[in-house]
Amino acid sequence: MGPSHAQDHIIAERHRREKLSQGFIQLSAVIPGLKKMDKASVLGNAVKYVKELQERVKALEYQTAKRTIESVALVKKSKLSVDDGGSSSNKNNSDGAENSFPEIEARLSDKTILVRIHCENHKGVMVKVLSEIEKLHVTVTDASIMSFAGSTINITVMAQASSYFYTGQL
Amino acid sequence: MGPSHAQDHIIAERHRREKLSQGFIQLSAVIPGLKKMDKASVLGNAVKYVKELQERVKALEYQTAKRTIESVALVKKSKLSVDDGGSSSNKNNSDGAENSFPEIEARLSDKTILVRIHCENHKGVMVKVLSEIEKLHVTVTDASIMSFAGSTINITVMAQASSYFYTGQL
DNA sequence: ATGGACACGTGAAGC
DNA sequence: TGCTTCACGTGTCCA
Repeated sequence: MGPSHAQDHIIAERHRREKLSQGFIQLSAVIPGLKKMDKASVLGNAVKYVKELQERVKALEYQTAKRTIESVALVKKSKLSVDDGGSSSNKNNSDGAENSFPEIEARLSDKTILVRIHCENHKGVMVKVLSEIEKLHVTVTDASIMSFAGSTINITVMAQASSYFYTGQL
Repeated sequence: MGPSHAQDHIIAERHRREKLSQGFIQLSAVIPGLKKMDKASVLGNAVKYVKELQERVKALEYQTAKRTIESVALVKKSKLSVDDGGSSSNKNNSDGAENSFPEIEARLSDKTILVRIHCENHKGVMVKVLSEIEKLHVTVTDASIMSFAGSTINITVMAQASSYFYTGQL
């Protein structure tokens, strides 16, 4: 048994070490904010960073999915709006903001509905709004109303949707 | 020099090896679809997987940002109210890894300010918002915060402006 | 036998 | 000064 084999073993092990040393370098290169260049620290921070990325991806995917539904809700908003367009007539209204109300915005995520209404402060608007919302067979979980500039109010309503909201069937 | 130091050295090195061996195990645990459990393969696949996640996050962030802009555009398009002085405040964060824009809407009537913010639900956002508003030397008269879809919150703040808000002079 | 992968003990270098 | 981290050579196991 010549010593050639032993030397080959040494060289092979040297190659292996060099290879995974470069692996550590490449790994530490893709991890941002790396203070310690320790091998153990690199591995630990790599695990932490991968978990963060996975969580972030999951959150972003969830968000994008919900955003799509929200967009649909936003489009549906024009159907709920009393008036749209009409930019030809009221251009020179210095008194302002009389005919543009009510301004309604709806967001939908899963079964949670967020409705924001900015309109004139008339008597019974809150009751009217809540009764309209009740017709949708949703459960109002939170609602706030703020008087703004005396003549207008800002209503924010949070509600939980039932299956009727989607199917229209009781 | 007793042999205790030499033995301690051996033990220490043993601990170190065990530590980073567990590091390899933990790392390989968070990497899906791992065929080879080689140390070198773990490192290589970790690098590849991290790059994939980073690319995916970047794409998703771009998508969400685009969706957000589209949503805001939709809202602005359907909005007929008097819009004056759209202010967008973007603070410079040291981390620089911030994403997805908050949706900020401000209304001003005489000395009454109505601010509505729809953003991600991070810890301390309410405090941040209120501190930022306080810097404007306004008096917050009413504020409501609603958690929506778990990941986002809807903040509505009503405040009274002081002369500093207009003149910048105390 | 042959090559690849691993853990071990050991000497050296950096705070 | 010790404590830590690293690379090295070596023995061993497995396909």
